[in-house]
Amino acid sequence: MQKEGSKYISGTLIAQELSLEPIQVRKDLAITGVIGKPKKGYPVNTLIDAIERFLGWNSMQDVILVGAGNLGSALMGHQEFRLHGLHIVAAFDKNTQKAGTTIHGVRVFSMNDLETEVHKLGVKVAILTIHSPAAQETADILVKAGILGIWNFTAAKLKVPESVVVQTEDLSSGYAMLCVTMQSRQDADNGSAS
Amino acid sequence: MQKEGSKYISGTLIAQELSLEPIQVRKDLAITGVIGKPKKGYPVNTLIDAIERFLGWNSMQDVILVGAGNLGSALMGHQEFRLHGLHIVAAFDKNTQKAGTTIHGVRVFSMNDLETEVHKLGVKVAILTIHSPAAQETADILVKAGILGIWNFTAAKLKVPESVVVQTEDLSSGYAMLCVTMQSRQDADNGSAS
DNA sequence: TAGATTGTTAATCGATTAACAATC
DNA sequence: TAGATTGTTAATCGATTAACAATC
Repeated sequence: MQKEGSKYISGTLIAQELSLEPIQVRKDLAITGVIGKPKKGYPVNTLIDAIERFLGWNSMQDVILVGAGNLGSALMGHQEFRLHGLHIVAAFDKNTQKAGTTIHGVRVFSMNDLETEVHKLGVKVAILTIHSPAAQETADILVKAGILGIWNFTAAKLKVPESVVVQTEDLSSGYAMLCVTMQSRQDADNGSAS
Repeated sequence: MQKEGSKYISGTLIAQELSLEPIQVRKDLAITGVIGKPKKGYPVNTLIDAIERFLGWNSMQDVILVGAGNLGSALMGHQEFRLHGLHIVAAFDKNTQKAGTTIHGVRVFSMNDLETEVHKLGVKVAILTIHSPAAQETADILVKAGILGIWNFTAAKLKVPESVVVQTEDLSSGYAMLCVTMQSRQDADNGSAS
C-alpha cells in the first residue's frame, strides 16, 4: 500500500489479506499506539514505522552465534535476517580448527575467546546452535560473559537467571506439532466417516 | 531414569527437573493415557513409549524438502531429526544447476520433477525452505501434488485448503519475540528503579 | 446524512492453576 | 497406618472474540 501511495489502510483490508478477523487486527494494532481514523483506517507510513519499531526492525542489533555447524552456518548466510535488524558479528565453535576461518563473511573464534570478544563487541544477544547435550553448559558460559538474551535452537530447556531471556526455537517440537495436528485431523475425518 | 533401571518416575520429579509445576506435568501426561500409581509415579518404559508414539518419534516418516539453499541444506544435514522420525528423502530447487547433485546424502531434483517424485515416493509432508516471496506459489504446487502437511520456514502466511496442515517456523518472528521480551523486561526494570 | 471503520467495554473460550478426595 | 502422589473437579487467568457507541 505504501508503494502504491495510499495514505491509509483499513484493518478490514489487512484482515482480508491475512485471512484474519478484523477485530484481531484492530487489537494487535492497538498495541503499537497508532490511532486510526474511522471510515479511512490507519495511516500507512506511521503504522509501518510503529510496527518496525515495535519489532526492533528499525535498528540493527549485533549478536554472536555459538556453534558453527550446519544450522549455525545457514543462519550466518540467511540474508533475510538483515531486513529484521539482526547482524551476526562473530561466531564461536568448540572445534578449534574452525577458529580463524570465515563463514558467509562472519569470523569464527575459539570458545576460549568468547568472554573477551563479548566484552569487546558489547553484544547482549547470542544465537545458540550447538548440539543439545552441551547446551546448558554453554548457556552458563554465555550468561557468565554477560549475555542477556539467548536465541536457543537446541532441544534443551535452559536454566538461566531471571535477568536473562531465552527464546527457544525447538525444530523437532515444531515438526512434532505438525505430525500431531495431521494425525488428529485424520482421526477426525475417520471418526466422522464411520 | 530408564538407563538407571528405575521402574517408576513421579510427576513431582519430572517437574523439578524441567522447572515446571507438578500439576502441569500431570495434565500433560494425562494426554498420553498412561496411568500412574499413587505414591510411586508413572511407569518409565510405558511412559517413554507413549510419549514417543504421541509425538510420532516411533516411526520414520519420509518427507521432501523444497528449496536447497543455506537453510534447506542445513536441515538436510541436521542429524537430530533422525531421532525424531524425520527422514528427508528428496530435495527440490528452482536452480536447475543443483539438479542431480547430492547434499548431505539427499538427492536434489528440478522443480519440474516434483509432482512425479511425490507420487513415486508417496510422501505426504514437505519442508519449505525457499525465499518468502515465492512461498505461496510453491505451496500451491505442493498442494496440487498431494502434499497434506507443510513445514513452513518462510515468513509468508500460506493460504491452503483446510485439508492441508501448515506449521510455520518463522525465524524472524522468533527473534522479534526475543527482542520484545528483552525490551519489556528492561522497561520494567527502569520503571521499578525510578 | 449514511455508512464504514475505529476503539472500548463486555462476553466467551481455552488453557493453566488450584484444591482435594482417592489410593497405593 | 501415614504420607506422598495421582487424577478429577473447580477456580483462575489471559487471550480471543463479540457487541456497540463514537466518529469521520
